[in-house]
Amino acid sequence: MEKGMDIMKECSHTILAINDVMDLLSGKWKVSIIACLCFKKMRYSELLREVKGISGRMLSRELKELEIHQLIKRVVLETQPVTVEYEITEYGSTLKNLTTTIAEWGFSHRKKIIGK
Amino acid sequence: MEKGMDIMKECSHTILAINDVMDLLSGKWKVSIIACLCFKKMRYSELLREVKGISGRMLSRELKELEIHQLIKRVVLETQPVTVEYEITEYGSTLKNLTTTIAEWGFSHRKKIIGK
DNA sequence: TTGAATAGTTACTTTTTGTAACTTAGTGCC
DNA sequence: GGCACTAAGTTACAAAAAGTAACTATTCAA
Repeated sequence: MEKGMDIMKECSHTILAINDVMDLLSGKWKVSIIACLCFKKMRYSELLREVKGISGRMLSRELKELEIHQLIKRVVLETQPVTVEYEITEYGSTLKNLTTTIAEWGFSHRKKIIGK
Repeated sequence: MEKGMDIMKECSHTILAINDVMDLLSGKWKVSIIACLCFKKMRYSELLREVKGISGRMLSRELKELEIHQLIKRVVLETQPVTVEYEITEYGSTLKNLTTTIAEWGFSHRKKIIGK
């Protein structure tokens, strides 16, 4: 066996795993939405305000995809008028560590760029 | 001050930080490329093989963008014929923890989906 | 001299995002 | 009753990003 064999095998596996995640969280909004819902359940309009820059069109698409993948849950409340709450599922909340890690790098990057 | 104030402030900041990262790592290939180069420096053709599914066009674009953001370095070796090596920069290597976290979630997700 | 590898680029197509206006229903205001 | 506003989306159209596949220039090896 060659020297570089193990590391390249590990690398290939890592890339596969990352690709799986990137497919699930494709697009630049999903991670933000999940991070939001890890804080607390939110309504459509709250998410629209909270996830700065997202449009209604993209928000509703992303929410649908995340729901299909069972990372979030859509709950219709029979209030007058009806309101809709989105909340993270148990499985979705296993992504909390991931979103936190991304956010942390973002914080220190911001400090580095903007100069504290 | 209201109860939800702190959490929503924290949430907003988190979303901002995540958006910064997503802008830098936009597209579904950049994280994989960085993860690869965190293992070892690689040549264009190696990356093409390693990052499964990527096309030459996308690879060269992504590499350019990552270089502009100083996350990777392009090194031309004066071999015959010339070869080009891409390597992670010191700053880029601060993303290692992030790529590892993503890959780890991917591994356990794969286990869950494919059933071990 | 034919073929393969290296490091890309180019032209063209498809998919994804973004923009902005529109929808349907309920509420408060005057 | 009429008007404006919120909620939770949807629709049509335009712009940007990504994918596909073929092509380039150079070099080495059979």
